[in-house]
Amino acid sequence: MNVSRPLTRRLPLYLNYLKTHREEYPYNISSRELAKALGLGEVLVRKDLAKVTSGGRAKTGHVCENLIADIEAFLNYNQMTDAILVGAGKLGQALLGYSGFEKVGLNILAGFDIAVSKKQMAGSKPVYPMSQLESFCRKHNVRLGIITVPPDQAQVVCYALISSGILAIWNFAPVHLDAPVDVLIQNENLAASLTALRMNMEARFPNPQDP
Amino acid sequence: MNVSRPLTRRLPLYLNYLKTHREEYPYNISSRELAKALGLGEVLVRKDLAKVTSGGRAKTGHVCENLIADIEAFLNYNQMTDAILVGAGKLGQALLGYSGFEKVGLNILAGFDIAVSKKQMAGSKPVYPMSQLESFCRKHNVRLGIITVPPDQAQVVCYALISSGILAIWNFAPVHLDAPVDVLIQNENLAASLTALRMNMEARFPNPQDP
DNA sequence: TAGATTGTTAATCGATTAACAATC
DNA sequence: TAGATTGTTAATCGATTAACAATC
Repeated sequence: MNVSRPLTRRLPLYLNYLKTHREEYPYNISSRELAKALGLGEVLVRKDLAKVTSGGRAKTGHVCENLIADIEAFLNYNQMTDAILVGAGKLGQALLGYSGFEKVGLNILAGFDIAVSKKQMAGSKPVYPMSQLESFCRKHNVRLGIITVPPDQAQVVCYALISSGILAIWNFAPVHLDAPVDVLIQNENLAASLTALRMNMEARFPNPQDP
Repeated sequence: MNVSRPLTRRLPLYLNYLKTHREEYPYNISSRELAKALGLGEVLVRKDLAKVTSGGRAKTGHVCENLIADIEAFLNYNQMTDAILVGAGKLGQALLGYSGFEKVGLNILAGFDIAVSKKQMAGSKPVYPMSQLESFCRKHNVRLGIITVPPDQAQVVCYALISSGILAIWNFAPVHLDAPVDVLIQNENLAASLTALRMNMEARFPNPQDP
C-alpha cells in the first residue's frame, strides 16, 4: 500500500484529537469537523481517513470509536516494537522516562552509556554499559536503536548499533550518519527544526530591532 | 525570497557537514561531493547552494569557509533570538541545558514551571514560577516560546504564552494547540515522528514474527 | 582547448486541492 | 425527496530531477 510520509505524520494528530475530544463527539464525527479542528483541508482529511478506514458513511460521518480503532490498527499501535537507546544524558533520560511511547507501540527495553560501568536505573528503565550493547540486542532481537549521544560520538555508536543487528536508527544527534543503504536512518534534528521555525518567524514578524 | 521549508531543513545539514569535515576539504568542495556525502541529489544541492551563496565557481566549486559563512548568514545564526521555555521536566531540562542551540541563534533566557515557587536553577538557566511568565516576557520582549509540559497542560500554557506577547511557539507536547492564525505554531511531535519511522521500518523489514 | 563544475530551463513526480458523482 | 457527507476523478501546485547551456 502507498503509505506516504505526510500521512504517517497526520494520522497521529487525528488519533490524538479524537481521543482527547471524546466528549465533544460522543458518537460520530465528520471529516469536515476534524479538518476544521486541526486547521487542515477538508478533502485532505477525507482522503487520509479513506485510506485507513472503511467506516465512513454519508450523512453520518465516522463513528469515533471505530475510527480510533482503525487508525490505531493502521499505525500498528497494538503491536509493540522493542528498542534500545544509547546515550543516557538529559535527553536520553527524558526519552527513557517518557510514558507516551508505550501508547504508540514503542517499548524501550534499556539504555546504554559509556559513563556507566554496571547496571543502573534511569526511572523505570535499566541503563547498561556499552560493552553489553551487542549481546543485549542479539538476545532480545532488537531492531530499532535510538541515538542520544553527543554529536562527536554519534557515528561510532551508529556503527556499533549496525553491527549489533539494528535495522533502523532514530538519531537525535545533529550530525549526518554514514550507514549502509539497507539501514534506515531517521534524523530528529532539533536544531534544524528550530531554524525552520525561526526563519518562518522572522519572515512573518520581522523584528524591528534587526537590520 | 522563496525560502521553502525543505530548504531550511537541509541547510543546517550542509552547514554541519562542512564544519565537521574541514580537514577533508581544506579549501573547496563541489556540490557533487557534498551531495554524495549526505546522500542527496546532486542538482538539489547545487540549487540549494545557489539560493544562499553567490560563491560557486565552475571547475573549483565552493570555497568552504565562504560557503559556511554564507549559510550561517542566510540562516541568521549570527543574530540571536531570545526564547523562554515552559515545563522544566526531563525534556525541558534537556533543552535548557543543550549547548547546541546557541550556535544556531537560539538563546533560551529562562524556564518556567508550575512546580516551582521561587527561582531555581536548571544547569546554567534559571527556572521561575509560572506567575512571573508574563512580566518576564514583556520585560525582555520575548517572541518565541517552547512548550515542554504534559499534554493536558499544553493548551493552557499556549494561551498564557500568547497573552504574554509570544508570537511563535515550538510545541513538544503531543497535542494540537488551538491558537489564533497570527500565532506561529510548530509541532515537534516525537511520537508522530517515531510512528513514521516504525511504519517505514515495518514496510522495509517485515517482522517474521508478526502476522 | 578540454573538462569539470556551476547555473538555468524544462520535465517529472508526488501531494494537495478543486470539482464532481455517489450514497445514506 | 433533499441535503449532508463520503468517495473519486481531474486540476493545480510545489519540489525534485533531468537535460542543457554557460563558465572557469
